[in-house]
Amino acid sequence: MSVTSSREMVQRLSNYRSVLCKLKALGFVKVFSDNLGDALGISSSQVRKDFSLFDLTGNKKGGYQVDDLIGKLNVILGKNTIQKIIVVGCGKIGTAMMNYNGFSRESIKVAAGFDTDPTVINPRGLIPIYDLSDLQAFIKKEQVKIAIITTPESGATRVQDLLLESGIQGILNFTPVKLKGSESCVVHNVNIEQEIENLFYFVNEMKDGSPKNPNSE
Amino acid sequence: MSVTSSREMVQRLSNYRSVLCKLKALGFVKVFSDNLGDALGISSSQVRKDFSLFDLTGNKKGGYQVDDLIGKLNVILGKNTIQKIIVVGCGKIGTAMMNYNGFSRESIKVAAGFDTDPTVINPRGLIPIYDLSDLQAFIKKEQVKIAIITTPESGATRVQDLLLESGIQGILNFTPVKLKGSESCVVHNVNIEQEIENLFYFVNEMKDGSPKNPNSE
DNA sequence: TAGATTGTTAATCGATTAACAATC
DNA sequence: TAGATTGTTAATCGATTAACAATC
Repeated sequence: MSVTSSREMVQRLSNYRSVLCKLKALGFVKVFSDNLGDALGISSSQVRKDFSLFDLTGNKKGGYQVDDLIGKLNVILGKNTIQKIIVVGCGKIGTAMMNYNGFSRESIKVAAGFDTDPTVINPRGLIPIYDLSDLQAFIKKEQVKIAIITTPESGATRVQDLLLESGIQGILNFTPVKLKGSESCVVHNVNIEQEIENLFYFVNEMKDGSPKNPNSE
Repeated sequence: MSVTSSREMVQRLSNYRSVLCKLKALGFVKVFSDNLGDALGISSSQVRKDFSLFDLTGNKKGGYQVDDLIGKLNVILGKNTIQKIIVVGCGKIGTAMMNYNGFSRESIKVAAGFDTDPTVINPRGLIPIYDLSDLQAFIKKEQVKIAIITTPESGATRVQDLLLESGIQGILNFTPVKLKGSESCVVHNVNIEQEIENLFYFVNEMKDGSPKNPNSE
């Protein structure tokens, strides 16, 4: 166990799980590496390789048991317990995150929001919103591991400092500031402007008559 | 010109530009590949390699001219013209996108929003919101190239079909449905649940006593 | 049994890094 | 000139794919 795994690999594990759940809903009991590869647009070799790295075994000739795979992937991805997260910065994007429906389905629960603006603070809401000064105490008391940062750009690094001090281990950062990860904390930066910029690059490149890299995700 | 470029590469070009603008603001006139590498946490070899692929030349011994680099990167990344985009799905996340301040700075302009809910439609707003039935006519008339999809999950594929028919060439998809790109349209999927799931995996892995892959972004 | 599929090893591919000649 | 930095080529690294023996 405990494999050195890249981000792409974990992404694929998530995708396998997602497809398998759909197949299960359709009544599938077993599945072949070929099926999964087709569904995700990757090679069957990759599927088998990934599985073997995580000791997800099948039967020669018989393929893989859907239920069994989902169960094991749930353990690997930690989907069996509810994962608490907090949202720091309750502006438009932050509020959207707090009310995001998709989370519950994936056993993710937003435990609280934090902001500095007194007019948005509301400790009695369905999801309470506290003052930023309560952030560190909350994290420690509730043992929160993961935070989403949706503050204005100017607040990003200060908030990261606060989070690191309180022992947060994972950050999803939506501000345009590129935050750096460390030994004790993984950071994923989602830079929306840059995503758009990136798309425009490929679109313009296509126009030049060189249809390159039409890759997804 | 016209280099085969991966997504990571374009991401780096964006990052170079961003750092260079900051350096310029600090009064830098020239910069070495070493400086840029340090700033972005990559090797100086990589910086020089990237630059040489895009004919961004410097002077042996003298480094690179900041102004010159920014100018050339602006051309490569298409930052000299305002880039029109539209937002399909004006719920919480969609509205946040429409009002996102970061866009103007990057010369990105949201030309319109689209939705099916009559109560949110407002063709006279600062950024007009039209009925989804007006989508295709608008795209053709305004020659929009790029769209953000922020509909509920159930609407994602239908909207993609509409967009492709109208000739959209780039899509930034925030729904949990994984949309596939094609020859004529590049798709970037941002799956928020999956980002969180991914973070939890690494956090749990750390706990296991194997501090792997603490990489950013 | 014959056919099909896994699990794993070897080959390939692409991207990053190291090294160094050119040269300012 | 001596020292430093680019630009490019070669070496390395990691991830993906192909191939195939094992076997159900």
